[in-house]
Amino acid sequence: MDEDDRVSRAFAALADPTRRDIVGRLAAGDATVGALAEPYDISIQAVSKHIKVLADAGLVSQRRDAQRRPCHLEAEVLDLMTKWIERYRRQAQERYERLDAVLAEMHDDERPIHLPRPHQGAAS
Amino acid sequence: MDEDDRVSRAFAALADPTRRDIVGRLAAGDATVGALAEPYDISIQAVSKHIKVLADAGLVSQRRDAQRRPCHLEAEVLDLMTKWIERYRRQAQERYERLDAVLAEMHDDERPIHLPRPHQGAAS
DNA sequence: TCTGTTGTCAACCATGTGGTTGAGCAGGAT
DNA sequence: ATCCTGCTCAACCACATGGTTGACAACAGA
Repeated sequence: MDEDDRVSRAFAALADPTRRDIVGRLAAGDATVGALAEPYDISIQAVSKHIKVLADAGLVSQRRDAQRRPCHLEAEVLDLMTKWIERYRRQAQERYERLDAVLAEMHDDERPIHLPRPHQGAAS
Repeated sequence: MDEDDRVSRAFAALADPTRRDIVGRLAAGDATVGALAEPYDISIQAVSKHIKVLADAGLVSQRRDAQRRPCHLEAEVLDLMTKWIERYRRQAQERYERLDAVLAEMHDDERPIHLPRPHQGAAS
């Protein structure tokens, strides 16, 4: 499974509120499928499927303890996600600050807002 | 739209590789729908729909410039996402470190790995 | 006014997703 | 051996999603 796919699965996994809630509870400590299912009024099979999605995304691992399958939160993928997000957030932020500087520098020039913005050859 | 829903939409939006790529390119600067669509070999309508998803998630805004609809990356929601992730990642991390400390403290005691782990009353 | 450019809307299709119920497996407990 | 518990698998259903094509709205320029 390549990196991009892992990121996709991770974001898709956390797009569901029930799964986010499960992750939140697992952050406080490992728990069995049954214990995790208890607060929701959906079937235990549905919760099992949610956990499978989280596991396939690498966000959760399950060990074996007799009939029980305790779930454990794996934080690594969370790191992957923040790294992805922060990379672009920071880039946008920096660009914004640079723009601010440009605007400040030409504060007495009456150019309209349309800055050059050179983009790869298409359009216009 | 409530907060949880916004987070859901944001994660769902970034679960698609094409949309992540679009966000990545927008981080470098605003761009029109046509310019954004150019590298992909899907229809421009498909790209337009992707942008709509990003806009509904609050990740992108569009202004109007004649026929063109230049897209702009809105970084706030990215912040929301990292906050959500980091909260639980940190919590899991701390728990892990605490567990390490406990294990270190009882290094000459031969207790099995099954720590008490008090969880809300269900199961076992 | 007519034409070309840019983008959205609508309808449709295939596939994926979250839920259900029912069956069944693995492994204590009696 | 038998039963109960904890969980997963399989089949099914309704609906969402990503893609298509075709029509058309908005606007610049001839």
